[in-house]
Amino acid sequence: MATNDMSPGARALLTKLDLFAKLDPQARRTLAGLLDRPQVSYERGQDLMTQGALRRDSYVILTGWAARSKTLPDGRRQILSFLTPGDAVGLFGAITPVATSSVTALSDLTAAPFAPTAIVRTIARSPQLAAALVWAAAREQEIMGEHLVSLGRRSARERVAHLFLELWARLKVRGLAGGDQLQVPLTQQIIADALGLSVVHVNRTLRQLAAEGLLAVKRESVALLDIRQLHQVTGFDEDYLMHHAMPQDLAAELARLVTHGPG
Amino acid sequence: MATNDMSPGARALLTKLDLFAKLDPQARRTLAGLLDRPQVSYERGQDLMTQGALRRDSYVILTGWAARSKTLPDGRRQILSFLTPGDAVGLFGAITPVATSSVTALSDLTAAPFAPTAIVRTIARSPQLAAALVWAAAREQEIMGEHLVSLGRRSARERVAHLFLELWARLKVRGLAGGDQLQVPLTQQIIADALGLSVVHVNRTLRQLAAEGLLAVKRESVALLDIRQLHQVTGFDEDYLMHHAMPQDLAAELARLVTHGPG
DNA sequence: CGACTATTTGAGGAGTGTCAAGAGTAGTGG
DNA sequence: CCACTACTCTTGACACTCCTCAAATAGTCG
Repeated sequence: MATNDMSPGARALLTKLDLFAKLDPQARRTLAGLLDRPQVSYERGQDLMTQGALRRDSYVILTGWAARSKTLPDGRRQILSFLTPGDAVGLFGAITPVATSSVTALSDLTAAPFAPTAIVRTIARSPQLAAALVWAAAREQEIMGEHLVSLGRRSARERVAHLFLELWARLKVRGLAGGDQLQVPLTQQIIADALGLSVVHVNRTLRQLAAEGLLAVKRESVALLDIRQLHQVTGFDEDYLMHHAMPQDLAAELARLVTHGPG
Repeated sequence: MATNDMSPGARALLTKLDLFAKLDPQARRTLAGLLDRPQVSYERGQDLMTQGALRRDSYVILTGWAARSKTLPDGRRQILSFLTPGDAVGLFGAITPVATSSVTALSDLTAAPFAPTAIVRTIARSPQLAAALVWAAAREQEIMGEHLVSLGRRSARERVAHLFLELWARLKVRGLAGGDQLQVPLTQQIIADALGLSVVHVNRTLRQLAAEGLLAVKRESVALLDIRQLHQVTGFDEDYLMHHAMPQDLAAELARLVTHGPG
């Protein structure tokens, strides 16, 4: 099955999973079967999923950004992760009946819906796709781990610099950012909620980094002016983003399964 | 296959996965085949896995505690998660050749080793086990998400109280803690590294909570003296620990797969 | 233009970190 | 059984990062 026969949702997910492995026809067929429903649109600020509410559909994001967040009873909010095109919303949604976090559109966005329980069928039908989904889960865990380091052990200055370097690296590898420029629909309040800081302090930190010539923040876009020094400020090392293909031994194991069947 | 025919590693993992679903014979056979190597021992302080080093075996922890952590170039350390019996070390280890975090024994411990690539074969052979592994991954993500909330938005006092309530809930559901007492091999330095605080401040916070009669900290053990008030301090809600079985619809989907095959 | 929303700046304070030193608490070896 | 060593834990004094409150400025969109 050629890429252009697939739905937009399948293509978006495929683009991401291709970072990890070139999916075989069986995997592509399974993927296409999963994502065969018409796409949906959300406006900025709307929830694709609400903390405490019953789960509905899962999605693959096609265009736009979203944030997964948890809110405490007194209103304090922590953003757990940013979701960009190709990322899944509620991939493991079938497992808990009630959502433990919210997913909110940060910009107008479009997404491809799918049934949460479909993930099991998907895993059973294509070992290669199963491995790719495990990879995607592992990658999310890596990113959350690096965020834990930021929140626990990095200064405000380091957190801000690290966030932009991460977003830049994530967008670049999927062709969504070029040069030192990136389009990000993030307000300072959103950055604050992601980094565990107050809006006021985020503002001061951004202005300080700008004054030092490290970056320039414009409305909904950021320019990284001195990437070398930004790396030094944070000790940024993009290994955790897992922008590389499957290791040899895993590929060999998979090939054996595909050839001889799972038995 | 009866439980007592299995290796200790398979039994430990099974005990954990049973929180989610009663595994069928096919799943149990697959699990037993995965964990058929002799167990290994580590002393307190030793690494089961070292950040920056090539990956070796993966493990299921049988007895004792471990911590997964990342260390910055200047020595600052952040603990990402605590691992207790039944938890897996490097479950997704086959996917990245180099370890992005360390796993260190917090007490003397024993573990059952397995080949990292075996996870793929496991997924292909038993859809039920695959679903259980996805559940385990989703649960880890939930716990990390709650830790992000702690580090980003909770005060020292709230973080400490929340940590002990979490550990207590996790141990109790596996029968490793009774009453209001829990055995934890945690020094104040380790608690500090987990909560993103300094040792000094952890000490002050613990003493304050003790002075208020909320908990009593003894050498390697903690007593939660006023659980109701501890819940109030933190707004603790254990839903995120996913101590419940598989939802109906997912169970139905799985049953269909097991009966009619993945085709 | 008017109503919002987002950004920016100032002043003062609370929460945590750092540095330093003393007191417990094992474990080790003579 | 007692010194000796190495961790831990505890406490005090002080500094600093970051937060809160408040208000002005700048964008954005109907």
